[in-house]
Amino acid sequence: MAVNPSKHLEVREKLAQAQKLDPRVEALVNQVIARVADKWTMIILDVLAEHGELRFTQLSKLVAGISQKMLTQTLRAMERDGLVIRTIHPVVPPKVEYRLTDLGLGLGAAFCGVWIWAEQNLNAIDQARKDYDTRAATTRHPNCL
Amino acid sequence: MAVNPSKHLEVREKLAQAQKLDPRVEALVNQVIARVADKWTMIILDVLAEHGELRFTQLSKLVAGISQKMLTQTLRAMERDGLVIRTIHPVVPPKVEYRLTDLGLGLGAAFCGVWIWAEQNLNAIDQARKDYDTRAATTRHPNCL
DNA sequence: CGGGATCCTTATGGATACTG
DNA sequence: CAGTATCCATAAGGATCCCG
Repeated sequence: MAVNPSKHLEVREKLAQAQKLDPRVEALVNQVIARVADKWTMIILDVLAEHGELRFTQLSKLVAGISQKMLTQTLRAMERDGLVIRTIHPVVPPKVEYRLTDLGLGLGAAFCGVWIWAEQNLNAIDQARKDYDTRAATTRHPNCL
Repeated sequence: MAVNPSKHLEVREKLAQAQKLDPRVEALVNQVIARVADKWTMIILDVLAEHGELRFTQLSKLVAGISQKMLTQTLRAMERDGLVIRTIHPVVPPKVEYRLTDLGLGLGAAFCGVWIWAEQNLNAIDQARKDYDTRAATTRHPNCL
């Protein structure tokens, strides 16, 4: 857990590569990130990557706390961005299935590193929060020391 | 750009590995993702990864459209999560510097893939949106055909 | 079943003014 | 300089009802 200066440079280099120093590209990338960096978008992306193809109701169950409104809304946005394909089967009762496009699959793969990081650093974050809160509590009354 | 079925499986496998099928871990990861999947958090993360150590005003300029309120708020949250270190130099005028922790650096590296993806697929997303909007416009009046 | 439309509450976030 | 505090507008999002 020691600070490794070369690690900093390594990461900085990677990120510099990622945007190739072009400010216009950077702005566009920021925009895309902002669009895609949505709680529900990422969770839906993950669920679809896991299960392959799902119906609306299946999704609503697998995504846990999502409301039907947000599910519809997010799926529409993802479809518009070319991340998912919406297939309507003209039967009764209606059957609509969602699956990732190659684009969506690629994004899922790209996010893979973040998921792994999140899993591996859950405890570290939890501990950091506790430490922060403790520090905040003690420094709030300096005169008590 | 042809659909490669093995690609699907590959991604699914990676994502399955990432959460090891434990539902509790999955829920926690979702929570972390939701916390970290914030527009400003990711952009600040990126800027700090690029520049190493920055003062408040420098950050506010580099992050572009951010308000001072959101900058403070996001930096505090990131500090609490153990992603950044806030160093206060007891001088006048005040000087406060922010830099990423190892944890933050790790997250930056994990997000690297997403940045690259975003950059590489900007045009694809743009095109997908245009297509979607065109389709929506034409299918809105089926009787015109 | 898969949503669309509506209402209503809460959260987000910008602008401004003030402070150590 | 680096914030905090406050006000206020808008957007996000949940609950509910309804329809093909």
